[in-house]
Amino acid sequence: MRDELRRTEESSLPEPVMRRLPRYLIDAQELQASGETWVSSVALAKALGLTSSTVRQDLSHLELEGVSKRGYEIEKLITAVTRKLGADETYRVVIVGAGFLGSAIALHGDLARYGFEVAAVMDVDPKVIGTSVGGLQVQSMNALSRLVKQKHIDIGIIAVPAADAQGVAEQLTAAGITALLNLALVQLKVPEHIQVVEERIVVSLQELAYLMRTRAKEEKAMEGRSP
Amino acid sequence: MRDELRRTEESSLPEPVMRRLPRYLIDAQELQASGETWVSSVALAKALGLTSSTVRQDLSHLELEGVSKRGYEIEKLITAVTRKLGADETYRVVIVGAGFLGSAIALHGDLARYGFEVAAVMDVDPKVIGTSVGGLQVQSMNALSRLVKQKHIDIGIIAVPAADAQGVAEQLTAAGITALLNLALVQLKVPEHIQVVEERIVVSLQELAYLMRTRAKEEKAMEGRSP
DNA sequence: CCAGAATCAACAAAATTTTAACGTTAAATG
DNA sequence: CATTTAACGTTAAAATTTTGTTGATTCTGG
Repeated sequence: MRDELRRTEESSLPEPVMRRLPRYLIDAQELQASGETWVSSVALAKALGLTSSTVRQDLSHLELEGVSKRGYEIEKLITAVTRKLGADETYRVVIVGAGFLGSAIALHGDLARYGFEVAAVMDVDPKVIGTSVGGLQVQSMNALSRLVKQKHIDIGIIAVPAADAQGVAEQLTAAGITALLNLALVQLKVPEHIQVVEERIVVSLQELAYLMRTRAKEEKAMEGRSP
Repeated sequence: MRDELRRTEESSLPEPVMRRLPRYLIDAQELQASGETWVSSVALAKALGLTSSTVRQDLSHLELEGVSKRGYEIEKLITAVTRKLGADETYRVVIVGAGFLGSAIALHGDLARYGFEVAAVMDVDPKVIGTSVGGLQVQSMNALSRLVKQKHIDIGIIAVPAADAQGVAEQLTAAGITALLNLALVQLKVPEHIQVVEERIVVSLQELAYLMRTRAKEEKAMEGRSP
C-alpha cells in the first residue's frame, strides 16, 4: 500500500484545508523549536481551536502517516505540509510600492525561510526610485517587463494606494505575471487566468469588530443562567 | 434549536458570508464612486467570482431589499453591510510595533474611513519610543494599561517579530484588551474569551503558490482537446 | 508477554454552505 | 395594455465540510 497511491501527491485540496495547512506548519515549527518530536491530533486541534477529527481528516490529505499512541512525527509533518503547499520550490516575487508596507514585506525575513525571494521592488515615485530597500534598489516601473523575464518572477505583490492598484495589476499582468497578492483596498479586475489572493488589514479588523459584537450579544443572552 | 425565536436581526452570520461581506462593500463603494446607483446580484457575482445565487443568499442576511429588474440600491447596500459589520461604530486600536509594518498601518488612511481609530502606537525599542508616527508619539509598553483604559482601546494589533508576539499578546490581554489582530508568524496562545484574527503575508503567498501549482497541473491535464 | 491506554485510519452521520430552480414582481417594449 | 424580460426572494437539492464512532495498532507498565 505504499507506492500505488502516489497520485495523492497533488490532487486539489479542499479550500478550508488549504487555509489551515499553514497553521499546522507554524505550530509544528514552534513545537519543533521547543524540542518536541511528536504531536498528536488532539494537541494540534487544541492549539488551533479545531476538533481532532478535523485535524486527522486534514492531515490525511498529506503524504504522511501517523502512528498510534504517538501521533505524527513533527519533522515529517513539516515536510509534508511544506511540499503540499509548494514551499519546497522557490518563488520569486516583485513588490510594487516601496512605502512602509512594501518595505515591511521586503524586509520580512521569514519570506525567504518559506521559499519566497524578493527579486525586485518597484515604485512610481521618482523620489524613491533608486533608494535602497533591503539591499535592493527600488526600480522604475519601466523596468518591469524586463525584470520579470530576466529574474523569472512568478508573483506580484501590490502594495500601492487603492487608486493605483488596478493600473499596477494591469502592468503586472502585461509583463507576464499570473499570480497577484493584492494588499490594496480595491476589487481588482483581472483576466480569468490570473490568480489573485487578497489580504487587507481593514477587513481583518472588521472581522474582529464583528466577532466582538456577536460575542457581546451572546454574553448578554447568557445572562441569568445557573452560576 | 431552542432559540428559534431570536430575531435574525443581528446575530451570527455564517462565517463564509462574513468573510465575503467586506468584498461586497468594497465593490459597492467603487461602483458608487463611478456613478452607479444600482447593482444586481449577477454583477456582484461576476465581480467577486461567485454565483448570483450565493450573492442573493448572502445579502438576504442583511437588512436590505432588492428590487426586481434593478437589483440593489448601492447606497443602501453599503449602509446595510456597514451596519452588519459594525463599521458604524468606532473602534480604537493600539498598534504594538512601530517598525515598517506598524507604521504602514498607522498611516493607512482607510482605517479611519472604516471606523478604526489608531489611538496609540507602542514599541519596546527605546530608540523609537518618543518618535512620531502619523502624528502620534510612540509610547513605551509601560504605558499600555493606562492608555487602554484612558483611551478606551478595543483592539490590539500585533506587529512585532514572531519571537516577541506571545509576550505582547499577554501584555495586551493583561491590559484588558479582548480582541487581537496578529500579524506575526506564530500561533498565539490566549485565553478562550480573547478573539484573535490572524493575517500573514507569507500564508497568502503560500496560498498563491499552491493555486499556481494546481492550476499548472489542471492545464496540463487539459492538453489535447479540440478547440 | 499481557492488559490497558492512547491514538490513528477509515467510515458513517450530521451540519453547513453552495447551487439550482421556481414563482413573483416591476420595468421595458411594442 | 398585454407581453416579455431581468431580477429578486425563497425553497429545496446537491455538494462540501465537520464531527462522531469503531476497530486496529502500538506503546507502557507490570
